[in-house]
Amino acid sequence: MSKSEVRPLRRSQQLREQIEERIVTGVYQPGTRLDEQDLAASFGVSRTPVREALIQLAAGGLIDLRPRRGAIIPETSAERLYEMFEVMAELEAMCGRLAARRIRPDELERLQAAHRACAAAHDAGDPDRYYLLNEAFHEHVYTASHNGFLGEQAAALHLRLRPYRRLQLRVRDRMGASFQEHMEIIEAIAAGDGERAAAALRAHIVIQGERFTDLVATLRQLNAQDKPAAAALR
Amino acid sequence: MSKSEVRPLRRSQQLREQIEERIVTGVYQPGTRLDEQDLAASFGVSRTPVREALIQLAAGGLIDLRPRRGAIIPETSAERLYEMFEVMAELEAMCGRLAARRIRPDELERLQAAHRACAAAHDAGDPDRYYLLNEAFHEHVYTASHNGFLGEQAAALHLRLRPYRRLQLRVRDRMGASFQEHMEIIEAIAAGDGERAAAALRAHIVIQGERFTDLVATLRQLNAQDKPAAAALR
DNA sequence: TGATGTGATCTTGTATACAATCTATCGCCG
DNA sequence: CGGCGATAGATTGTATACAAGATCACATCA
Repeated sequence: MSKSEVRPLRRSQQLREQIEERIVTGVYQPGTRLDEQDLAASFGVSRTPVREALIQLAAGGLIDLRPRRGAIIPETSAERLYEMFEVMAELEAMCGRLAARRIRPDELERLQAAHRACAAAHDAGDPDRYYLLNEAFHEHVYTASHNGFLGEQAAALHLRLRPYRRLQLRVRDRMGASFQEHMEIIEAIAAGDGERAAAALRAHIVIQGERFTDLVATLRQLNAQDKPAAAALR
Repeated sequence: MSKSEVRPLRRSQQLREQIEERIVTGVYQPGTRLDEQDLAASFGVSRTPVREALIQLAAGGLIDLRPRRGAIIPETSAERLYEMFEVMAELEAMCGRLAARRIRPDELERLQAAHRACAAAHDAGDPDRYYLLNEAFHEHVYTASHNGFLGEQAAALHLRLRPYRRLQLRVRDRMGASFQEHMEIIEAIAAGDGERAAAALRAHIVIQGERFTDLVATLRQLNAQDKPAAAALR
């Protein structure tokens, strides 16, 4: 929203980010058809940059762009969701394995600082704040892997799973459990134990039977009460 | 090139594929600036679909699209290349691990058929044909993982690494070694041994010290004799 | 002689106009 | 009364026009 455009970022880039945000936060629901003209009008630009933004989103898999049929937000099936989490778990595990071997002292320091920040949010019982700081924690692990490409891929998928990840905090005492798991992850990385770090991060991603079922159940609950899902996600 | 357009594929989609092909096969060299007007003229369309194609390529990381500076093909550093292969190895390993547990009899049959086809090309000493069939072999492994999302990610990265993978066959008796490795992969998958399949696939990707150094060396050799690289890659 | 500033030209980014195709409504026929 | 087809409206895809910024060359000055 800040109009301080010191660096003239490409218009379609900004648009992509804004539309992305609305999809990821659930303002635009799955199944919604995004009308180019409406978007153009609502953002005060012509259709051209809107189209370019949509193409970028389609390339990232966030929307489904079928020829002559327009852009629709795909309804992510439970199966598809499971697949994505399965990959996410492995990418995180890989980051952890590499980080345990490659992390620098200053990076470890920053990771621990991020963990302490999470601790504060946890103690304060503030899930929203915890959610935010959790993102930072994971970002630090990605960086510590010292594989830039891997970090980008992990961050991209992380973003795409954001709505579901957030949802997950609604499950009873997920925050506490998550915090415990972070502890284990840090310890493994600090100890330079790659396999243990990988295992800890893999376990940290919600794909194991119960947790994933919880997630899907919560999702169905939200969908059942048709529209409020957007508000609930925000 | 076939004009049998029964299904009206989007124009920018076709363009993306064609430009992608030229990048991946080395017709357009790293460092090249892709001029929108030139591309439009050479494909006989206006700048609009060309731009849309470029945006897609940029989203996939195949080109670098900087605001007001145009599209340039990034010079992939050895470090970056190593990072990408490191991720590729892990994705392949994951496919193998899952495939060992989930492959169906008919899929295993097809995988073995693909392997036999590779054998024929190997015996005939035809690296070009082997290269092509090798792609099919890996595609079968992706499918057998029964994780559609993973399969897509793996295929996308596979495509992006295509030029280098191809280059690698120039190394002495790489084809023979590759073939041996396929054998081991198939055996592990058929035996349902996920960890062994994962290890075999991880080892199959050229990132280990010597092989990777060979690759980079070959690359430098080609770059040294400036332009012929394109021809050599094709 | 080299560096810096200014202007011309070229390229990208955005808007608008037009063409092609898809959807939906209405009417017709069984 | 229901199903099918044609036409009108709307929406996407492509082309073109115009605006804004970047590059490069040239000239001027130290």
